[in-house]
Amino acid sequence: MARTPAPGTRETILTAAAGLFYEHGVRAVGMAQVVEAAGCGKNLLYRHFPSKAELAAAYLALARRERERSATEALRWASGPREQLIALISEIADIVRRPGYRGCAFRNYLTEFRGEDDVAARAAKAYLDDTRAEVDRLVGEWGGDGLLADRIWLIINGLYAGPPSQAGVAVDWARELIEAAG
Amino acid sequence: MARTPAPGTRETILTAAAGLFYEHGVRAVGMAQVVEAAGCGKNLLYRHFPSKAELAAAYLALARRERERSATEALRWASGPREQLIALISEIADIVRRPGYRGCAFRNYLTEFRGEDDVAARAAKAYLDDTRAEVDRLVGEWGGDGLLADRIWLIINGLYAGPPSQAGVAVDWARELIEAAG
DNA sequence: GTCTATAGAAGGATAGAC
DNA sequence: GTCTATCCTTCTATAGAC
Repeated sequence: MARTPAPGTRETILTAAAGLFYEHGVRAVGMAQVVEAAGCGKNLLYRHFPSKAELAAAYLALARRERERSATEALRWASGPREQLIALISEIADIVRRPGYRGCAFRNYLTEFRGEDDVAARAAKAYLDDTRAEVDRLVGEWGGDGLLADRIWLIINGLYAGPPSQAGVAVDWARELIEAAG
Repeated sequence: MARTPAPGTRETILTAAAGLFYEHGVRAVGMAQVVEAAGCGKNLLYRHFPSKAELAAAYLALARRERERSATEALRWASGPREQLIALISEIADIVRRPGYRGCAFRNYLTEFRGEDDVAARAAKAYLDDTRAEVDRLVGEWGGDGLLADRIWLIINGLYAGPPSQAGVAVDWARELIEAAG
């Protein structure tokens, strides 16, 4: 019998790549570094991910799964749409304050590969569009208008871009806005 | 006789490099592309800019000069600090709405070279720190508190990151905040 | 022995630097 | 233009599990 393939190899490689891509940027990290960090051979890497572009796309897909898991968890104890919106924003603030925070993975990718339209870039844009749509939906569910949704989205964008020390300001402001509009 | 050096060569090269760096990113653009766009020889490029890192630093220095010229011009007809703050923000909004807008050059560089600490990265950080300090100064000049300055900075960060369609929302909101605090 | 894994060299393109 | 280094990718050689 042949040697049985190690289970979870794809996840190991993807986790290693995701860590490097997020920390240093996709362009800054070479495939050799990914191989070294994953502790596997180049053959295995290219077996699971035929190209760096597909590895980058898988990285963003993983980042999206993690974000959705984290957001779902945060919205678990929020009763109504207003509480959910506040919970979503303070969950983002928690991420921004986390040590090792390097910005939003999707916005970072679109900055690194601006103007390109590969699979990963479309995935990044789709995530941002979907998140924006979810903000619109939550605001609309309790009768908030488009202006409020725009302002919330502005705060979210500023929250991702700004220094962690400003995360509290963003959360408090969003809560104030949302409660005042009720 | 030796050929007399063409005047303005450095500016020509830097302008070409700046356009490419801003549009596609510093990492995405090779020195060969810069040479081709500038229409000069490679040795001339390296005579004026000994390395790509120094060319990138010069690009950010040029971007800063342009921003300061543009901001000074915008603040020309603003009478007090509150009007100046509003003028500053709507000047940023004008840039965001301009076709070919690709984000803030300094924030983009820090995203592309995150974690690095070369001359260009320090210049980018210095620009952001100085701009933030100017916001603090303008807010403080008419008795605004730190919270208002934080919120203005949040709006500015969101303005740079967000879609151009939201620029008007940011300006109107900032104006509302500033006038209400008076 | 057979299959899969890793390690490393090779190929081809492109990068920065002179 | 050239030189060297590095990047992504492929391929070869070898070791290890079945």
